Amino acid sequence: MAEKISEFEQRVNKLEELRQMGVNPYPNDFIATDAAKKIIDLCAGLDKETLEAKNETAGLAGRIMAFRDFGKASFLHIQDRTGRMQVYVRKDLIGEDAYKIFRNFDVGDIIGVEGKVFRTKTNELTIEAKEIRLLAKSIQPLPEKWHGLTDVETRYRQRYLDLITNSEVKNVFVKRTRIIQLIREFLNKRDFMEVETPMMQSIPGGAAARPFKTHHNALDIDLFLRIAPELYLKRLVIGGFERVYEINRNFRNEGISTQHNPEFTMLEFYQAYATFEDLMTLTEEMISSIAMEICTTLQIEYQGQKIDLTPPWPRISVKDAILKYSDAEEGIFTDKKKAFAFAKKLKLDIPEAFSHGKILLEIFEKAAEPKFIQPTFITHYPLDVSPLSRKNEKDPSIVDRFELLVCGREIANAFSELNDPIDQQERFRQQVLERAAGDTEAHIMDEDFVRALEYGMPPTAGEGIGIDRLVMLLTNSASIRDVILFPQLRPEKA
RNA sequence: GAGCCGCUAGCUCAGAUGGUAGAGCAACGCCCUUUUAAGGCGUGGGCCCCGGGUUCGAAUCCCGGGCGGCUCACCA
Repeated sequence: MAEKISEFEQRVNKLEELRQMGVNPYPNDFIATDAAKKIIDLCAGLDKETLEAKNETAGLAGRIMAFRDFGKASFLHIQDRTGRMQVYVRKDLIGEDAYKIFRNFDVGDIIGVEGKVFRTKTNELTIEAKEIRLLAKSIQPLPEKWHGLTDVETRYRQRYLDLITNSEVKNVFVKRTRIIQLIREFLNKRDFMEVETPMMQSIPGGAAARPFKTHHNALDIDLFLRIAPELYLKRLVIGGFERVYEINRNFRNEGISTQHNPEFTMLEFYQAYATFEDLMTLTEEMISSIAMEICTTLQIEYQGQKIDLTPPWPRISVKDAILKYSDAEEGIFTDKKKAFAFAKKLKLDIPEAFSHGKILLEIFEKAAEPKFIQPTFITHYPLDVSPLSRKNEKDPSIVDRFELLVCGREIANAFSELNDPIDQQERFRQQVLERAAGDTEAHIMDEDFVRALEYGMPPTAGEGIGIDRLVMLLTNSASIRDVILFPQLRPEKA
């Protein structure tokens, strides 16, 4: 007999019935002695008869994912953090009263099971329940077993449902965690030290971006969520921590897209007495070794494109890349007017205030950047778009910097650090002028950082790697939201 | 911010040209002790995203709004 009430109400009623039968629907005294994978591994080589003879027992806890009821017996699948296991429940084995209680269990409930491990007719490893207990009643129905949860909005808003239902989603986040672990291992092995620097800064520096603003009441000052840890990490190099890194969140108050989330995870590391060229080699080693571990191959596929991560990766300067992928003439690199005219030809909308270097960068991004599908180091960026980078010894209009591009996207950004305090101060001044001219992303003067440099920073190279984008690449994820557990969305109710 | 697309039962989806809402799974009742998308018989379930408008009549057409996706612009 069906009632004119929702499934939610039906389950709440079951909760009451269970309580009336003397069952606590939310106990916390069950001890799971085993995990699904442990039992699967343990019994891997054992056939039906051998297993029967061993008389192996197991205790498992997990969520009911499937329920097949035969009246006086039932099959369930339960899922724990390690995998799935079938459970066979017989009325004559657990007893009349227990079976009556068991009939109130639903898909989605968390249960504990103890019993003998055996193989069914179809050879599936199964626990024959001697005891079965409710550990947490679920009063919300789970998505359907066959199609699962596909609605993208629900998947992001109720990520727990996505994780319960979609094992491939769970797998992406397992890989994400593993990738970060591997990065730590890689850097620790090379004598880098992990540190934490301020997320709340009074001068948001280290990148060209718009910050989030907040306020500290007791100090009565405005603070900004950091857009990068760079200037603090370099202060630490000055302090004598010659190899430091930080893996943590940056916040940028900008648009949201498949490649941008307002908060995102960044690795930044600094190595004294190294150059940007050393970091290219290090980057090849780090990313290829991680890819090998995560993907078990260096020939990976990203969104239908075949990518070969086998090092070494080609290196090409911004200038050579522009010359190679457009019909630009040499003149644009020395004559701002020519650069401006060429940018117009590429249908780029360049404001008058743009510096020569900025125009060249725009040209590069439009004409050349999308061409670099295979991993490539783009080197020697224009000086005025790199206010924290060291000038090239031979050509002072460019800096010793590289970006790593894969699939036309920036994965890493690195440079030999500017450690001349006078030069740094001048670069900041230039940024301040650009800000005054309307560039809201230009740097703010950081006097304390300049003072720190005045004490002397060893020659150093530093690099930033966008972890989310690296994870996207290595898990073949199309959107950054697929590699961030809780991506930023508008509130459901405005 | 602009353009395109989507929003119908708990989930996955149908609902030409306007006629008052359907399926599968899930749920509920009965049968069933080796099933695995178990099976059989039966039953209930809907603010059709929200608000206006047109019409005798709107899930459907028009206008406005919300949320999401994709593309573009900005960025990492």
